[in-house]
Amino acid sequence: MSVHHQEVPSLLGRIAAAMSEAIGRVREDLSGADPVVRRSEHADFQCNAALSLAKRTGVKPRDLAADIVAALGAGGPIASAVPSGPGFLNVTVADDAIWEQVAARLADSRLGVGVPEHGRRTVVDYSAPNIAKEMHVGHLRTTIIGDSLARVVGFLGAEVVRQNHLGDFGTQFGMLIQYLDEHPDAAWHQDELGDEVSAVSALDTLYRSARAEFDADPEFADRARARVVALQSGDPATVAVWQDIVAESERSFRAIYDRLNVLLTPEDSVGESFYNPLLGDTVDELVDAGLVVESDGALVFYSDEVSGPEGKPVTLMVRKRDGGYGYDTTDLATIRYRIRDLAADRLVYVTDSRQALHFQLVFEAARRAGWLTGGITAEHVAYGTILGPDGRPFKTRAGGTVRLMDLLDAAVSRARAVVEEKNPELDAAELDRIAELAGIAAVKYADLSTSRVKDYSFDVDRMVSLTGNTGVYLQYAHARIRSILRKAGDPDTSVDRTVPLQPAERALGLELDAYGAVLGEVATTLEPHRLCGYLYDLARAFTTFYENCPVIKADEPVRGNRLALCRLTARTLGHGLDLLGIVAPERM
RNA sequence: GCGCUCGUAGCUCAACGGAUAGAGCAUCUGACUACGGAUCAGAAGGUUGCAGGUUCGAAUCCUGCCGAGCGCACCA
Repeated sequence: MSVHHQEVPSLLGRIAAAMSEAIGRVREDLSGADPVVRRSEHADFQCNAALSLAKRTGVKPRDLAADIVAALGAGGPIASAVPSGPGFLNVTVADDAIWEQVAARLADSRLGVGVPEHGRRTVVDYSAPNIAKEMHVGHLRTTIIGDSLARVVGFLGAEVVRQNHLGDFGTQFGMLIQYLDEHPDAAWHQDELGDEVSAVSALDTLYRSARAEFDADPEFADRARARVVALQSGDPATVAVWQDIVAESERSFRAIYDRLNVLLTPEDSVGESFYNPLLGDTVDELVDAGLVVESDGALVFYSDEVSGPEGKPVTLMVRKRDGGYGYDTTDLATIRYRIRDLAADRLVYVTDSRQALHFQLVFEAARRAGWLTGGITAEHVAYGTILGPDGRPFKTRAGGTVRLMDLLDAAVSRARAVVEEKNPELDAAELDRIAELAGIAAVKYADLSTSRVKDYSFDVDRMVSLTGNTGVYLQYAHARIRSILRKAGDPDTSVDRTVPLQPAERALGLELDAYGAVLGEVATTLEPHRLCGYLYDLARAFTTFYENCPVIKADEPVRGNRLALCRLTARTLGHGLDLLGIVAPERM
């Protein structure tokens, strides 16, 4: 693969620039106005500027549109711009301009996509499982969405700092450590457990036993409390066990992350315990700034912006009456750390929508404390709940929490049945490999492809479907194109720009040209479903092209040009899926 | 009580304030000895929850209702 990179400005962008220039020539005071250029059903693109600007100019939209056309400079990608309807400008692009884009993107290692996020240090907080507990369905969305966003903004040039805010601190660990100390024969290290049971699963079970003993045996409860003190005061033996628990838990998480193809590594883990030594300073600073008051023996921050029941302001609990700190304080220390020490320009928190109010308050406090200032932005990337078939939050039949591993197993198992039915020839190893990739893709894509703020139903049968807007369909589309290219001998394609475009080729070429813009939208809105929608549209545009335009059977130079479209489509699909964290195999 | 989010085809979901609100699934009617049929073409399906307002133009913005979900200090 070439390392050559040259950004390729999109046709839409170039047309918008040309329109802007023309508008400025028509009326100098309008220069800088949004030219409102969009893709169009009636032409390649349309410019709606005449309609939106007519009021300001006092000129009829159709006349203004005509003036803009007259002022358009020569050259550039615009072949024609004709007024239509109440004042739209239908823009058609020259065939050779589209081939030019295809060739340029194909020649570029980044598909011609620029780096609009360049240098923007972006902290992405996602996943955040709890130490010594199994990951469950509640961790799926944050992990998948956060990872995709980290990939997209990173590709667009941002300096991404991934942060896995592990739940690794709290009184429950004292109880667990004491229990382990008194039951040295209990197996919980992965090496002792084999492949069937994970360390977190064993620890989860042991924690439950500890809890039961804590409730039943007052003497054990006392020893457990003493162990909490030992942990917090840094008793070496206790801390060593805690670190061991953390390390084993991270191994278990890693098994999930590997399976999900998630980028998180132990280096990204900055858990609650990390902030513990910073809490005092954080609180002092808030006190000095006069942002907290005493209430019922506790220190609280009152919101200026939000009121709760009976008109009282909503609060953050900065320090509890007993002198301890809760998650409000940790999150305050966290945002302060990320701004001051990590020098973040952009803070992204991927958690479910129920925490919206919490983050609104944390951001407000950070602003009033003078941390969150100037160009630094903080965004809560909220997402809805995963629902079961009954429309209620997804639970097991018994009403328990659904383990993430079980959920993935179920999806892979369904994918395996579907693949096997369609392709009985596959040997077992190949079937396993494909089923794993397809099942994981199905789960991830189902999660990423709908607007994240809405709840969605976990429906395995639909998500592994081979038709429709699914991950498996896109994987298949990619594999099929790769197959065509292999069959053609994977030639080094060269594009002949003088070949006239068929309608399906034109539609595909225009779609391919829009990739970078879509990624930009995802980075701005933090909505991965836009990328999914784009990839699906691209796959459909390809299918139409493939139905109507023979590739291998065509004569040169048409054949070479069509192979170029195939190659660029395969690369764009593969690249887009990769930004979703989905693997696109060569064959399926 | 206050606040946040959502309400679009039978179902699952799209749609930077732009022309006739689009896909898929399901349903119905057709096509082919197949460059990977895991296909394609077509039909049918809508008062975008309701009512006002802003705008040349509203699913989108504003207001008020209706409905659903969620949240509102010492758990995270």
